[in-house]
Amino acid sequence: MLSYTEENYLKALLKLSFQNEDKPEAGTNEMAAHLGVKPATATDMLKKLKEKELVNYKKYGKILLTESGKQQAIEILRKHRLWETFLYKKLDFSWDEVHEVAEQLEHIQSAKLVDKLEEFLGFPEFDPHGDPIPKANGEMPTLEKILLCELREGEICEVVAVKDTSTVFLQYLEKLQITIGTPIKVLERIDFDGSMSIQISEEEARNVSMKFAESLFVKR
Amino acid sequence: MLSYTEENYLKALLKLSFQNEDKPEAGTNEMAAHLGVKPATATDMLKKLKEKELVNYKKYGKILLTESGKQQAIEILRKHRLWETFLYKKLDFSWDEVHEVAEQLEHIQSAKLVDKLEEFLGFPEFDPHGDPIPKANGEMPTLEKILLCELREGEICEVVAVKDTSTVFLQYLEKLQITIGTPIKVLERIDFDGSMSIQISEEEARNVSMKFAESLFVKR
DNA sequence: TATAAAAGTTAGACTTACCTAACAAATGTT
DNA sequence: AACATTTGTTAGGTAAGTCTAACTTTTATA
Repeated sequence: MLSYTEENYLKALLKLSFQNEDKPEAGTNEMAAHLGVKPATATDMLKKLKEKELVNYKKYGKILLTESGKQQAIEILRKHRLWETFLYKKLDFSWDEVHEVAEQLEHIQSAKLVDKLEEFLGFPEFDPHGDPIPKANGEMPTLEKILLCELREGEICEVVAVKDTSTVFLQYLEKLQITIGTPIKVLERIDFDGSMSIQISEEEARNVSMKFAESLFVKR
Repeated sequence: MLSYTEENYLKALLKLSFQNEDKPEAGTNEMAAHLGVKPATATDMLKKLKEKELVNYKKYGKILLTESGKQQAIEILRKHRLWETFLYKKLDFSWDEVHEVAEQLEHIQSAKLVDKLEEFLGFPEFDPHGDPIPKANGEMPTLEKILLCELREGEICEVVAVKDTSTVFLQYLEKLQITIGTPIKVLERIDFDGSMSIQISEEEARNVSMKFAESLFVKR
C-alpha cells in the first residue's frame, strides 16, 4: 500500500510525462517544483520509489515510471477525475473548485468505491475539464482535439477541453460563458500578435489573446 | 487546521462520551484501546490537544473535550455520517461496508463539500445505522428509542437504530432481513436466559439471544 | 491501611517526509 | 576544451506520530 505522499509523486510523474509529450521522463527539479518540495526531498523519495520498483531511476539519470508505477499512477488519476466529475455534476461545484477537493479525495482507498462511483456517474469518459478518465483497466478514452489557435478564419468548432486548468483561466472562461460543448466561430485572426476575434455561441464578437487561443482545445 | 490523527483523537473522545452515558470523561487506556495505539502514545497526543485547548486534561486526571474540541469532533462525526449515508443510499454499499470508507472520507477538508453533500442527500437526519447526523450548527436530531429487550410480550415495534455496529452483527441483521424501519413483534420472552422469540416483518417466529435484544434500538 | 493491581507517564528510540547547506555531475557557452 | 551555470545528490537535522521499557500515581482489595 502506498502512502499519500508516494501517490502524489507517482501522479506528478505521470502528469509530467503527459506534459513533455515526446519525452516521458522528468527531472528531479521539475518533480520537486511540481510537488512544492525541495529537490533534495524529491531525490530521497525517488530512491524509495525505485526500491519499490515504481520508477526507473539512476543517479543523475532521467526518471521514468515503471509499468507497475504507471498503472498505479493511472489509477490515482482515474480517481481524481471521477471525483472531479462527481463534484461538478452532482454537487454543483464550479469548474475551478473541483480540483482542490479532488486532490484529497483521490487518495481514498477502496476499489469498490471507485467502481461504484463510476457507475453512479454513468461511466463518464471525460472530466469537467475535458480530460479523459481512465477506465478500470487503465485504458484512456481518446478524443481528437486541436488548439483554438490552429483554426483558420471562418472555421467553426466546439470546445472539448482546457489545456490550462489554472483558476484564473477557468474563471475567465466562466465569465465568457464558455464550457465544454460551447460552439465557437473564428471571425478574424490578427497576425500581428496572434490574437483572434471569435464568436462564442450566438453572442457578439469578442477578442481573445494568443495565450487564450493556445489554452483551449476544440474540435472542428 | 487539525491533522488527520488529531481529528481521530477528538472523534474517539466524543464517541466515548456518548458510550459512557452518565460520565462524559474518558481514560488514557480507554482512548488508546479505541484508537489502536499504546497508552503512551495517547498521553503524548493528549498533551498536544491540551495545548490547543481542545481537551481539558491534567496529569493522571480525567479527559474531557472542551467546548471547542467538542464542536470540532461533532463536525467530524457529521461528515462521517453524511458520507455513510452517501455510500449506502447512492452507491449501494451494504450496511457493514460503509464505516471503513467513511473513516477516510470524514477527513476531507472542505466546508462546501459537506454542506453540498448534505443537500444532495436531502438533509437526512439519521445515518444507515440509525444514528443522528449533526446539523451544520452542531445540533443533533433526537429520536425516542429503546432497546428491543425492554419490550414486553405482545408488543409491536419498529427498528430505528443499531447499538452495536460490528460487522458480524450487521451481517447477521442483513441475513435476518432486518433494516431500519423493519417491524418486529415480541412473541415471547424467556426469563431463563433473556432470549426472546420475535416475528420479523411477516416472517415466521424466530429466537434471538439476550445479547441480540440488547443491541437493537426500536420504537414502539 | 498496607499493599497489589491497574492506570497513566516519562524517556529514549524509530520512521516518514520534509528541510538547509555543502558538494558533485552534467550541460551550455564562449 | 575550460569554465560557469544548472541540475542533482549527500549529510545531517527537524517534527509528527508511533513504539518499548521503566517508572509513578491512583485505585481496589485483602
